[in-house]
Amino acid sequence: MSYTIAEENYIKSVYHLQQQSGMVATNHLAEALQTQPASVTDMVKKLLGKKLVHYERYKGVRLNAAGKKLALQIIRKHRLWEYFLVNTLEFGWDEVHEVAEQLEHVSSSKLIEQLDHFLGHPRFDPHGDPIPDKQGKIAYQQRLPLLDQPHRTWVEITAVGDESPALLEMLRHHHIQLGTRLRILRSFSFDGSIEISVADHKPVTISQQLATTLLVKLVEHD
Amino acid sequence: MSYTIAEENYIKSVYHLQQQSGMVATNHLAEALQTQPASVTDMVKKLLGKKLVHYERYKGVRLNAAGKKLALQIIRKHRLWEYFLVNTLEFGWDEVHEVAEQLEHVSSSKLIEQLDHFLGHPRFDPHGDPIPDKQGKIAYQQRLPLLDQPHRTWVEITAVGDESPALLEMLRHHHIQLGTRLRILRSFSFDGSIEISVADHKPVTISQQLATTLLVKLVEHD
DNA sequence: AATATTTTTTAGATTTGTCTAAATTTTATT
DNA sequence: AATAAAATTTAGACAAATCTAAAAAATATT
Repeated sequence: MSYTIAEENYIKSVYHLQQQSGMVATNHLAEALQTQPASVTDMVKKLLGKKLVHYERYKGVRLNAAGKKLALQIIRKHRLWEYFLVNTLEFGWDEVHEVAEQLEHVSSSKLIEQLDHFLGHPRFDPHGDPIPDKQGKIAYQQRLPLLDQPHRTWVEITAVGDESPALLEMLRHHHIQLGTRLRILRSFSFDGSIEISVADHKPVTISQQLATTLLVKLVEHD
Repeated sequence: MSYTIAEENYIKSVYHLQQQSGMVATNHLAEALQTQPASVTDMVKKLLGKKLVHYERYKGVRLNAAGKKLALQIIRKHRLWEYFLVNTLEFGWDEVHEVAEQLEHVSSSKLIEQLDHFLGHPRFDPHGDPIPDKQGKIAYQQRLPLLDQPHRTWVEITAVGDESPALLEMLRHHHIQLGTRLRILRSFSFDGSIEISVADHKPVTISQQLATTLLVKLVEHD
C-alpha cells in the first residue's frame, strides 16, 4: 500500500496529537493541519476506509496499529532527513523543518535504509527527538526542564523545547548544544534566572524562560 | 513562482524531446509521459498560461527562455540527486532513476546548493550526463560511440547509452566505468565485435552492441 | 430540563490533473 | 483534388482534496 502526501500528513498529525489526548478532536486536527473541520471529516473517513484509524462520528479519531506503524515510518524519515540536513549539509536547526516535510514523503525503503546507514544510525534528531528504527522502536531518554533540576548536579542537554532561530542564536552564544554537560550553581528569586556552569567554562546566568526550554537528563560526572 | 510536480514533469519531458526535434508533438509528449494526448493538450495550455512554452494549436510545443531555465533547474536537481545516491549512498546506477524522479521535485534552493557543495560540484552524473550549474550552464564533453573510434587510439568512457541493470552487470564484469581508459585493438567483421584493452589489463572482446552503447572521448595517453 | 453554544458532519461546489469519446484539423494516399 | 488516415483538440466526466454554508449532534448554561 502507498499513501498520498495528504494522507501521510494527517496520519502524522494524528500521531502527534494523540500523544497528549487519547482521542483526537476534529477541530484540533483541523487547527494542526491548517485546514477546515469539514475537510478533516472527509479525510478521516478516507483513512477509516484504508483501515488506518479508529473513528466514530462526533467522537474523534485515533490511530490503530497499522496507522501507528505508518506514522512511525514517516517520523523516522522526517527525523533522519533533519539529521542529514544539519550534520551533512550544514543546515541550521531552525532551517530544516520545512525541507524535511517534503523529503519525508519520498518513498523508497532502500533510500531511507542507506541514508540511515550513511548517517551511522543516529537515535536522536537535531532537536533531541528520537528517531524510530526500522521496526518503529523508539529510544527513550529523560527530557526534564533544566529549571527544575537540583543545584550542583551535572546534567546533559538532551532536547530543546522549540526550533526557533532565536533559540538557536541564544544557544550558540552560550556554546550550548545537544550533549553539552552543565550544572546549576544557584538561582535568583528576583526573576527566576539561574546561574550555570557549562562544561568547564566560567559561570553564566540564563533566564528562566531559557532554563525551561532546555531539556536535560541526569548524568554521573567525573 | 512555484510549479506542481505534473508541470515540472511536462517541462522536463518537453526539454528532452525538443533536443532532437525542434517542435514537440502532442502524441510524442503523451507517449513520453505515459498519458493520453488529450491530457497533454490540457496541460500544455496551462503551461502556455504560465508563460513557459510557445504553443500553437496542431503545431506542437517548444520551451521559451523561462521554460528552458526551469527545465535546467529540474535536471540539475535530478542529476545531483543521482550522483548523491550512487556516490554517497552506494546505490547502483540502475536503481537511482525512480528515486531521483521524486527527489527532483523537492523545492529548496538552499538544499540543492548545499548538496552540490557537499558533493564537490560534480559536473557529470553517474551515467555521464552533464549536471547544469546554478546558472543552468552545461559542461560539454565528447560522447562518441566506442565502435566508431580508430584502432589503437586511447579513449576514455564519458557516458553510457542506457541505464539498465543488464548493462551495469556487463560493465562491472569488464571493470569498466565512467573515466576508464581503453583502446580498440582490432575488429571482427564476422559479428562486428571488437577487441579492446582496458587500462593495462589483457585484451578482451566485446560485442558490437556493447561497443555502440559505450560513449567515449579521445584522450592523449602517456 | 430547556435552551444556547460549540463541535462536527453533510451537502454541494471548486481546482487539478486525468480520462473517454466525438469533432476537427492536418497529413498521406489514391 | 478527393478521400482516407493520423494527429490533435474539444466536450464532458471523474477522483482527490479542498472549501463554504447549512444541518445535526454533543456539550454547556441558565
